[in-house]
Amino acid sequence: MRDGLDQLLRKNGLQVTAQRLAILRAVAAHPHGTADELIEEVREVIGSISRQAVYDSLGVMVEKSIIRRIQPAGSPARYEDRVGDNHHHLICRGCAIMFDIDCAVGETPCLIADDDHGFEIDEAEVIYWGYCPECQQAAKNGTSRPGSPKRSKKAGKSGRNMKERANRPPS
Amino acid sequence: MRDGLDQLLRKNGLQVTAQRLAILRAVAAHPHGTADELIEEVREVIGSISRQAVYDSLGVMVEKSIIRRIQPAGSPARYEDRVGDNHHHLICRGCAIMFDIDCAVGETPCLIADDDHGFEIDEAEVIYWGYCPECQQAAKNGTSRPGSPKRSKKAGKSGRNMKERANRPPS
DNA sequence: TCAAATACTTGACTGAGTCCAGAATTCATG
DNA sequence: CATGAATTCTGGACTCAGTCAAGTATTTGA
Repeated sequence: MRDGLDQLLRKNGLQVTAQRLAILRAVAAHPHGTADELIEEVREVIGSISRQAVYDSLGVMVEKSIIRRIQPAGSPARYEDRVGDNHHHLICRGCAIMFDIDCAVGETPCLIADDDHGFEIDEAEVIYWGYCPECQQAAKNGTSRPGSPKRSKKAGKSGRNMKERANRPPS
Repeated sequence: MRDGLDQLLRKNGLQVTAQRLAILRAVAAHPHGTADELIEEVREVIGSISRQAVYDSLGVMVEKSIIRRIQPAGSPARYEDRVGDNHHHLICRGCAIMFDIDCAVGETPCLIADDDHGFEIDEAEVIYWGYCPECQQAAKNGTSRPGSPKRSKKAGKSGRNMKERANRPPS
């Protein structure tokens, strides 16, 4: 369990606390987890922690770019520890499962906009929306596979209906 | 005031009501408006409308692709009537002002992801984040210009702090 | 004109996230 | 190893965007 996480925190001018280490580990172990999922995860390890502490820690860590926050439409914020490589995300409209994908175009080309309106652009956030193979299948034969949002006639494009189990451990 | 909005609704199988027309006009007149802003706008015109009606109408219109919903991180959903041209958005981290920008790469190339995990991708959502000229200026001389989020030491990357006046009518 | 289908209203409710003030830790010093 | 200032954590109330549900009103097609 001796990882360099404490260094990482210290290096960024943050105090090292059991809570923060646990949060950091939870993020690593649980990519694309929501704050609530992380709270649970941390509680299993640490015993107990307040919601506020988790939000605070996640907040400062995002600010220091130790972790990254993703906030897809219709879903609570998610956190991941893959930072600095400008990768993007692929999300299923059906079951909200989420994958990392590398930038389609190359290195960090995404930062070039046609007309930047004088902005100093520091990030291009790209989210691909679609249906995962399983949800495509399910749609074909009318099966609504478990964990897929109810109440959506056709697409479920919107709303608060993407929260069930959006995080099976990836691939 | 005779615009083709009623046709537009009818064509999409939606009933034509005063509320919907007003909402549609509000969206057109107020691009990138939040639901709350639109409610206000509509009330000024129509007299009164329920929140629910606005959410409902916006919902079906999004479903029919009459309008488009954008949900940038840390901001409530915004709506615009520019649909079908796959344009993207440029948002200031400082004051949350938002511009349309055309796709940097071409036609709808954004839909091609490197490894699509078998997904059937139907949309690529691209948001450029940065600082607008005014906020850059303000940062330089320590001025926090009106309408910029408080309580953010450096970036204000997160949180519910992007809500003040995110919508001066664009250019 | 009339009934079925669709839309609107009111009001309570949820879930994610924030604010606040006091208590507890951490860590740089002496 | 004390110690105290700075930082972090706790618990609880609160806010905001959005949803649910049930009853009423409007639209529309026959």
